[in-house]
Amino acid sequence: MSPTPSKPVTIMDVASAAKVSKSTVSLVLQGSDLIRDETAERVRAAATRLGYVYNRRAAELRRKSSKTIGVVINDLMNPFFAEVLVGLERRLVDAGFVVLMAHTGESLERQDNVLRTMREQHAAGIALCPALGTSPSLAATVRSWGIPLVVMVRSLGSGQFDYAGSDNRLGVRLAVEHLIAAGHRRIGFLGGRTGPVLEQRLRGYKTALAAARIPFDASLVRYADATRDGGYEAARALLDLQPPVAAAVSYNDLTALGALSALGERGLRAGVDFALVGFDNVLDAARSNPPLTTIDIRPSEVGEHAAAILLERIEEPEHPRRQYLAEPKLIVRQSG
Amino acid sequence: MSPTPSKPVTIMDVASAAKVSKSTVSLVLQGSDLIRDETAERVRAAATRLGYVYNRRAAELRRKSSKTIGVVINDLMNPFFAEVLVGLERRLVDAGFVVLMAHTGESLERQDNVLRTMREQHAAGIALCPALGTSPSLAATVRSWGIPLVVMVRSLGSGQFDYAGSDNRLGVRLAVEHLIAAGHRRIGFLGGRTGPVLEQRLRGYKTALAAARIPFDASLVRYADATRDGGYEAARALLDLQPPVAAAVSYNDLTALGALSALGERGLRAGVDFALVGFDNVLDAARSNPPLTTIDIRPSEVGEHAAAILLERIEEPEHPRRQYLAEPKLIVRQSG
DNA sequence: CTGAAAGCGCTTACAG
DNA sequence: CTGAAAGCGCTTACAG
Repeated sequence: MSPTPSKPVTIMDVASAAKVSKSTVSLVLQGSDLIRDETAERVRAAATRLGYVYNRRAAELRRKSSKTIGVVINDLMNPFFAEVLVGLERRLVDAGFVVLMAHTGESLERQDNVLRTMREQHAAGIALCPALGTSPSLAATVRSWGIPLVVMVRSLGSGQFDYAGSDNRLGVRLAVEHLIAAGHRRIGFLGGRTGPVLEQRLRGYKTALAAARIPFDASLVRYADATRDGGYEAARALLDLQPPVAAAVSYNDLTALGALSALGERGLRAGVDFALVGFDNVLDAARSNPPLTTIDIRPSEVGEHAAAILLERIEEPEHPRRQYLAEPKLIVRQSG
Repeated sequence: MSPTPSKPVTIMDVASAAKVSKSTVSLVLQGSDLIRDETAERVRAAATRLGYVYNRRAAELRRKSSKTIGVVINDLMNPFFAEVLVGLERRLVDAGFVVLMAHTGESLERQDNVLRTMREQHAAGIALCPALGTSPSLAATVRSWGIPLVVMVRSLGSGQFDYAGSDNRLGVRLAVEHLIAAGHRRIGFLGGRTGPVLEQRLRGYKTALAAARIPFDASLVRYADATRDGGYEAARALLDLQPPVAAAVSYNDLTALGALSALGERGLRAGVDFALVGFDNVLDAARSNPPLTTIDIRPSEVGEHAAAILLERIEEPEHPRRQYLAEPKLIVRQSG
């Protein structure tokens, strides 16, 4: 209505327009059934006529509550995290919350800052994908603030806190077993440089090897950034090895996609000259060239479960620790 | 300190601990130089000792200001938008703002809801990537709320509002000219189904064709969702044409990536059997199989400029309309 | 330089 | 069923 809302209308304005007290307006706005229908209707009419807009922050200040959830993501450039975020956001919005989103880009300093800001903003809860190198004590710190917390993807320390992630060890084990079943014995591991996820996936790799009585060969593990470039470099390094290696599991789909690029560059076809399996099953994996065999952990479900766990924690602060561990499933496509 | 902060400490507590009035505490917290150093120090010491945490929302209510920016993204599954978001968020956070993020997934209903919520949350500004099918009047509606707005990527209507995007027409023209220069005359257009971006890119396609006196052939335009799957389907349809087509521009990198998958499936090598050029230059494009020739519009810079424009609008509400149009650059890689 | 007072826009007992 | 009053945690003139 008003092109320049110079004087924002408050419940006081609505009250006088509807000839009731502001308490009555407040009650109507909250859908209370304490107010006679006729009165409520008059109030609502006045509100829309005046172009009233509810000031949620004022209400929250008074009520000492908050419908804001802080979400901190470490790497949105990785489609895996984007998918997690989408699942998380959807669930949170559906539950009537609003998402305060922050991206750390793996910067611990940024992470500290955004966490502090979320605290000042009175977040009702925080969902955190910790940046690499995050101190395990961070979770305890956030909890000491009195803010419900769910850690996502990268577990922090000894697992005393709510967590949503995947069974990384089992996942990679499935991947390696698949390769072994196809007759491979020299199997590379591509990408990843540090962090709990890498440790878990590497453990799965070693476990599967050991179960097949294949000796662990450290030169087959090519550490690299968990990016496309990292996967590309790792794959090139692996391909330079003698005797040649013809199979690898990848730290994640992103590095696998980079590896696919390296394979193509050398004229090698994944799935015929080289067997490659990824991890995550991001959307990209189904339409890569060639489509990627991978371990499916349904990324968006990880986000949805994180949201559900956080919401439950907000409801019942004293409930024992909850955890969601996505069950990994092998998806066989063309690459390996 | 306190494991369960039962009674949140306020400036009143700090004030009495430091034996000053709460006004003084407030001033110190704001870094005012009206307060003697010694006093300020005493206040700060008391604040940290008591574990005081600033309640920004209370301050904003009183001050009638807000450091919150609403960001609505239509499709985070497209890495292009993820990159835009990262650039935008970085810039906003650096300027001391906090990001209220919402994902619409192209749902107009969700978009209406989140916009309304952001208004109730008193957002200081809104950055909007409109969902497909958004009414051009939406921008005017948001502005009528008195909230600064910047539209991103998909322009809305006649361009009366602040906008950050790219020169889509020129971009595709460059792509098509590149293909024509390589000797191609039958050039497909892959993916996209509707929306302003498609219109602009299609216009660039037709312009380039016309300039080279190549008649427009509607059967070479394969509409499809702007996803990997869409690109895959579009490419298959194009490849089924007779006489065969050996070149195409793609609606965006995402559809191009899907097309690469379709090509591979038929044993065709992009860059030798078929020339393909994408649009956006997302991170993926540099490490696809093969690396994608594309039109670079530096996605994260689009986000950064959107943030800058919005911040400027917040500073100077009456300033004439601002616009950022990324200048497209052809990046020649292996695919075409 | 610092304090007392009013007020941001709401909610919530408490009366009636 | 509805109104008057207090208060959420801050900031900001206004005195002194």
